[in-house]
Amino acid sequence: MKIRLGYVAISTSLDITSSKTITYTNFIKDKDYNKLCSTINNNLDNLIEILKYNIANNIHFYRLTSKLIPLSTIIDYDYITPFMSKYKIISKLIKDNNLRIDVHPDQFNVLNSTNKEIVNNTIKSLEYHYKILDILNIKEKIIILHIGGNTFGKEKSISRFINNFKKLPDYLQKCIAIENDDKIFNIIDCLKISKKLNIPIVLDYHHYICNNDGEQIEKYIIEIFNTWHNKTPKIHFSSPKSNSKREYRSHNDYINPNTFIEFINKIKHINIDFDIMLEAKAKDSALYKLVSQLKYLTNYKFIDETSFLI
DNA sequence: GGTCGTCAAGGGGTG
DNA sequence: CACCCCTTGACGACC
Repeated sequence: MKIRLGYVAISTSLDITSSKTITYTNFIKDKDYNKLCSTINNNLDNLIEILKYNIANNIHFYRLTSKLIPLSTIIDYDYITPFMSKYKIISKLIKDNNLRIDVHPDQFNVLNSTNKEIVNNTIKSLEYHYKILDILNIKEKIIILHIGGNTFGKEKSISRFINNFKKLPDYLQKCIAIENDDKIFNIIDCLKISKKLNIPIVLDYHHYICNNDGEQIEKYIIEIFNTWHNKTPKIHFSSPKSNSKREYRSHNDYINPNTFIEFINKIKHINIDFDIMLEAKAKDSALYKLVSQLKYLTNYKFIDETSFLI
């Protein structure tokens, strides 16, 4: 089975960012749309550079920053047509090099909130992420979402998620994958929701370690992967910042290779290709470090810099 | 040019 | 009800 590794948003090897922002309070002072435009141009140019770098290093799995377009969910403006030529360049890079691109709106997107306004903001944010995936002509559009808050208890919170999900436009429903979180909704909860909505589950292994009811992941992995049907499943992997109670849930700069190998051993009885997104502060450096450690510690057969067979 | 407080967001916990 | 913390990368005011 083939496993491919990826990283999130920022390359530490490049001194550029595709997440340049303008704060709302600052923008409304003089409503400088030229500044907004030049920030978007900067972010898109830098995204092009990052993708070229990924291609040169055989990194084919990558998560876009949610901050690519500043204020996209706060003010109403056209961030598509004025930048079409850049979107086309990015789209071609993705298509020609078979890059796998996804997005993961942050924890402030709460589809099951009891506050209507927050649900509406979440929908706006989902629409923004969809628009970007769409304009980049990405065929397999994946937006990874957490279940959200726990107000009035788990059962009611899951019901709210399901009800609000069903109200979403069809094109958004088709893109959403759910991820188990580190505090409230574990992999069993996600499977329950996935069965009702027929949507894929992204297993976050670190969250599973933080939040489980004693379920063994080796027994559920096939069920989780089956939620992806004919698509390639995704997994999130990270290591705790430290073993202290306060920092255990936080991400470490790097990936613990022994935990990684342990995880692979737990699930290698299945025979399905999948991708692993490394959520480490050191980004692509963490990826390279892990790969060099795996080459030393295991007999995984590396196909290129970021993918291997077991 | 470097440092440090601030910005955005929603939930959850404490007092 | 008021406050504070979590998280994140970058802004922006200041020296």
